[in-house]
Amino acid sequence: MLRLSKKADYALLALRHLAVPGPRETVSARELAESYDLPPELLAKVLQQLVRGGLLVSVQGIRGGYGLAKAAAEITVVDVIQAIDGPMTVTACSESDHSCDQYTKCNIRDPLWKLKDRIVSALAATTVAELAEELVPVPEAMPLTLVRR
Amino acid sequence: MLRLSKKADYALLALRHLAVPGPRETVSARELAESYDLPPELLAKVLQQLVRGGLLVSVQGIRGGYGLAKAAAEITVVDVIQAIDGPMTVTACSESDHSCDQYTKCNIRDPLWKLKDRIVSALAATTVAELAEELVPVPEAMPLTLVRR
DNA sequence: GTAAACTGGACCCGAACGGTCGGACATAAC
DNA sequence: GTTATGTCCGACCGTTCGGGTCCAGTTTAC
Repeated sequence: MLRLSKKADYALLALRHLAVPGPRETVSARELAESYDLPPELLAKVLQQLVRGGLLVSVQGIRGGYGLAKAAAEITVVDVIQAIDGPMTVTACSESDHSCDQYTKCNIRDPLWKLKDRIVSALAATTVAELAEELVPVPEAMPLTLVRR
Repeated sequence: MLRLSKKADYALLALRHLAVPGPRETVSARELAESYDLPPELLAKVLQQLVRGGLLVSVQGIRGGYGLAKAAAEITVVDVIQAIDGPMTVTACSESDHSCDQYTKCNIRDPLWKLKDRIVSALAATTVAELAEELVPVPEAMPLTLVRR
């Protein structure tokens, strides 16, 4: 359905939070999880993947946490998605991977690859800094009230 | 991973085939399945969904089959995806459906919705007719060697 | 009447995603 | 230096859902 995964959602959420200047430079995984009401361990995993992808830096120890590895304007949405879900592929087969059974008979590869490129361009044109420009404030010490959606 | 479903792939494949002028006006599901080496029953279901979506017309009976319901230039890639997988949504929640637990705290909805619009535009700008313009011929004699079945 | 085609429903299976657990490690207090 | 604490890190598990199958019913040409 062309939907991005929840992990990618969480990643964007966290990066957006870190892009907004706050009191401290690093934010712990638990803080982030509590701020947005996300499963802490899963978010932690996502953050680790972002570190491996070079988008975040982690600080261990008792005052540790995560911070942006580079300027928010340098991080695009494609970077995030690829760090989480691997290379962006709209179709099962790509230029480098022909692993679909209908490869020889497929008649729509080339146009779909062009479409993919256009989608990637759209995603690459949006940076985390732009996400942070939105008016929505970061949820501060919002007490866990009854958030009945 | 932002990938389109296999059913959508099959749908595009079939529509592309039907968009290319052939000897007959209607093509049976089995013919299509054999031409592209697809599971016949699944393809049949996909074709039925396309009929329900108004993209194909079906002819019952022993000489029956499927044909385009309108000109290939009038059918866009979004139409196909939506006929198969339902409304296009990049995020779990949309303007009309707030069913995600973090709705109130989410800070990236609006920018992501804008992104979705850009993607949809890209998909809407490509028609089945354009897919059919590609040089790849419809498979019939299979010049390429062994065909694993 | 029979064969060939579409229609529609129920059903199964496996991979991938969301989610969870225990251990390793670095910092800070004493 | 030792301990305690709070963090990151990697392996593990359950569940959902898309892909795929089967079958009974209906329609139409020959």
